[in-house]
Amino acid sequence: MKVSKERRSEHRAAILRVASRLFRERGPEGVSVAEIMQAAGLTHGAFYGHFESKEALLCEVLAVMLAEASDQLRDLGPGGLDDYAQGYVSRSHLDSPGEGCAVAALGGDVARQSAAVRSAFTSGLKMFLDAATETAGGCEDARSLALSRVSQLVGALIVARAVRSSDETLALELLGSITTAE
Amino acid sequence: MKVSKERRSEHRAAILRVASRLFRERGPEGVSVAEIMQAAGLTHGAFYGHFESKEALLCEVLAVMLAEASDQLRDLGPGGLDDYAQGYVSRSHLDSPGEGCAVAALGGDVARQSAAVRSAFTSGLKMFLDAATETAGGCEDARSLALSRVSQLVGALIVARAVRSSDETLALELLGSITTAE
DNA sequence: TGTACATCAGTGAACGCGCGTTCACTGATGTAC
DNA sequence: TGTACATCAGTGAACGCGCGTTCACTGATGTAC
Repeated sequence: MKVSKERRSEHRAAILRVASRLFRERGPEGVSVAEIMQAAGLTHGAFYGHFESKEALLCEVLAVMLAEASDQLRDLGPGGLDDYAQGYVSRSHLDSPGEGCAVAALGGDVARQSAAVRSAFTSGLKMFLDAATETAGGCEDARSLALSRVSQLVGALIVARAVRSSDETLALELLGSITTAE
Repeated sequence: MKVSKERRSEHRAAILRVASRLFRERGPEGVSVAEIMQAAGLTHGAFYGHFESKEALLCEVLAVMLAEASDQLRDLGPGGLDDYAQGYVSRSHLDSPGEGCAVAALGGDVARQSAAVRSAFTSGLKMFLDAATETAGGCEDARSLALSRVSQLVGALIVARAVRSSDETLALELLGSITTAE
């Protein structure tokens, strides 16, 4: 049955919201269109009225997540990258990939996705790295420092999440080594 | 038709070898049992004579790859972690995930795999991190330094591979920022 | 050593299943008068 | 403003497909005599 324009846009926003969480929690191949739609309170058939394909949804989700992360980082102001790093290696970030950094949650999958998805990720990441550079502190090689810092954060979180359920101590040690070093 | 014991063990080794490459290239869900067996020169039905399940194969592949990487790192001797890092951020490692580090290629997938797979990965990673600590150099906080260094390498390679086809310059910049910093 | 036969590695058809996507249909929305 | 009707968002059955896994069968291996 038809639905008001307002409801329709609420539905679209709900799909994006739940997809954003589910993709990060389970990976692009670990979630089905039907699951996303069910979590959004709709049936699977309605999906293609909102998005051209599952792949198109992933592109949009990546773009939104990375834009939001860039804005959040920029809002922290000069030197904010250190604050960001502190939250990044926190216990809650380790435990909640569905609400955390898209790069850590989906970065390993992106290389295997279609060109459209890789392109969307790359555009978003550029924005994020620019924001990281701006908030890295005033030194001349801020860009290089920001890039290596982001690499470190992403790597530590990915590896910590991989070992977390088998060896929580090691997971926390990996995250702890970031703030300790440098 | 039956095959000599020698051939049988050659077949098993071939399955492990091609699975090791294909899993790293395409991820655990991106390769089918039939593809692995075809690449090994067999038909899919023979798979279950060698391994209990696809999951069991992944466990064994992870254990083998991480043990080999640990040995290679240890063979570099004291201070070898720096040599290892140099090869790690190389152009050829960026371009050949199928022959490269298992942590970078599969680390992002491990958290979503079964408990058995996560356990196999964790055991292997512990060995690798011990080897990294031994070769990190003589300072007192060698362990912490080794962990943060490995995180940095893994993160940089994962992100560089994600953006590589859309922005090769950025991929190389990410890898370059590792050797530059610190 | 030579032969008869039990073993068992590999084959390929078949299984149930879940996936992404399509589409005829339903009925509320919102527009034209 | 009230009514008749065209529009179109959502529904759910259906599609083709590829997946992991099973299994009856084949025929070479390797053992017992």
